[in-house]
Amino acid sequence: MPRFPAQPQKGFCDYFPEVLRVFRHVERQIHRTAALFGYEEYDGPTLEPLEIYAAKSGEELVREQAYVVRDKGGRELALRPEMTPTLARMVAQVQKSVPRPIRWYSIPTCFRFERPQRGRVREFGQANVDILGTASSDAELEIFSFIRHFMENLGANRDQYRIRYSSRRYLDALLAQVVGVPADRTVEVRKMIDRRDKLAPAEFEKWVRETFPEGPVADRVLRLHEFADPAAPPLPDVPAAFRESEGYRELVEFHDRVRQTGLDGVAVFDPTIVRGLDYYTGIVYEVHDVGTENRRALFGGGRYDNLLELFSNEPMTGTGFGMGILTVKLFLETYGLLPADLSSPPRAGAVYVACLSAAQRSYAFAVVERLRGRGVPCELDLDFAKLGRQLQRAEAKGYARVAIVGEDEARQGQVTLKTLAGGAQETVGLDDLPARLSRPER
RNA sequence: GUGGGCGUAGCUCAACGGUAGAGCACUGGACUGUGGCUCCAGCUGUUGCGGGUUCGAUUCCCGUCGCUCACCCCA
Repeated sequence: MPRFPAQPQKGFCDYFPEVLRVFRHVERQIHRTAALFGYEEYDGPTLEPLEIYAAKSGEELVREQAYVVRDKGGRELALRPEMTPTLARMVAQVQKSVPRPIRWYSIPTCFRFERPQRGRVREFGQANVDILGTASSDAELEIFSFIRHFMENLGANRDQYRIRYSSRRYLDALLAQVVGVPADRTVEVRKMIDRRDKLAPAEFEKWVRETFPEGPVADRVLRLHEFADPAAPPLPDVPAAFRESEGYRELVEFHDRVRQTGLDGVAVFDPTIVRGLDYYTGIVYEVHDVGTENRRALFGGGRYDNLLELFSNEPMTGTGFGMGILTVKLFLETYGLLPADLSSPPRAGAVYVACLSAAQRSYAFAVVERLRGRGVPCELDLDFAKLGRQLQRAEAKGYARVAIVGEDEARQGQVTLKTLAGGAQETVGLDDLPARLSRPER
C-alpha cells in the first residue's frame, strides 16, 4: 500500500488546534478593533482575473509570485496575492450607493509563490483595513490610531513597535527638486532607498557613488535617512519650489497632525519608507518591530488614488494596510504577549463525562444530553476504560471537572462530580447537575 | 534564482567507520470505581532516496529530494 506524504505542500500550513488558537486570537483582536472603529467586514473571491494585478500591483508580484490557473474557458486567473484590487473592484460596484467614507476590513487568505522562511509562507492570512472616499489625511491618522488600539489589544506597548511613514509625492518632489535626481531615475533611487537597511553602510555608499558618479547627488542621497522632520530636510539649497509642492505641503501638514493627536509616540516620519506596490500614490506607512528579531514589516500600507479607475469611471481615493497574521504571531511570541489560556483548549464551565462500562452507556448519553440542553459543554468518554485512564484523558484535554457515571450512579439517577485540581468530589442528582456546574469550580 | 545549516522511532535528539540508542508520548501492569508522583514490562526504524569508497557506512565522498535560515521581494 503506497503512502502519501503526511506533510502539506511547501509553504502551506496545517493548522493544528493549539496553533490555530493563536491565529484566531490575533484575528479576534482585528475584529474587536474594527468594531470599535465602525469598520464593516467584507470578503471576496479567492480567484481573480490576473490582469487586475498586472495593471497596478507591480511586475514582480504578478510575474513571479502569482499562482496562475487557467480555467476551462481558457481564462487566466490568479489566486489573490493581495486583497486591495478585489476591494477596489467591489467598491466600484457600490461606490454610488453607500455612505462615505467607506470603512471596510477583511481577513483574507492570500497566496504568493515565494521561498518560505521565517514569517513568510505561500498561503497566508492577511488582515486588510481600508478607508475609502475621503482625501483627508485624517483618514491616515485614523488608520494609525486603529493600529495603536489593535497593538494595545494584543498587549504590546509603544516601545515594542513603530509606525514609520513617508509619502510618495513628498519623496518624488524631494528627489527631483532637492536631491537633483533626473526624472527618469527616480524609480531606481526609490528602490535604492528602500534597500538601504539591508546593506552594510559601506556597501550602500559604494553602490550610491557608483550609480551617481557626479558627487553632489550621491552626497545628498546618502544623507536622506538622517532627517526626522519633513519640514526641514538637512540639505543645502532647498529651493522654494519644493516647499510649495503638493507632496511637501501634504506631508508636513500630516506630520503636524500626528503630533497634535498624540500619535507621535508610536508614529515617526521616515524618508526611507517607500513600499513595493506600484499603486501607492500618497502617504505610505509600515509597522516594524523595534527589536531586531523580526525584520519583516508587520503591517504595510498607503494611499492609492488611481486604483478604482480600473473598474469605474468615478475616481475614488483610499488608504489602508495589510497586516500579516503570521508576522504578528511571531511578534507576540518574541515579546511573550500570548495569553496563557491559549495554551490549552477553552474548557471554561465544561465537564468531562466518564462512563465506567457499556452497561451505563444509555444513562451516560442521557447525562450529556441533559447538560447540553442546558448549555453546559461536555464531552463523553466512549471507551469504558478504567477510571484512572479516563481521568487522565480528562486532564490531558484540559477539563477541570469530571462527572463519573458508574453502576451506582446510573441506578440512582446521579453522577459523581469530581474536581480534578483538588480531588474533591460529591454526589449530585441529575436534575441538580446543570445548576451545580454553572457555579465555578473551586 | 543565489548562499549557509539540517534530514536517525509519533515528537525532541544521541551515536560520527565496528551489533542503531535515550527522553517524552503511547499500550499493559503494580493499583477489579479514582488521575497527577513512582516502579516494571511492551511498542515503534528500509538512519530521506540513489550511487561510490571500505572487510564493514547512520558516520566519509558524489548526486538527488525534502526541510530550514538568509538574500531577492514582501504580510
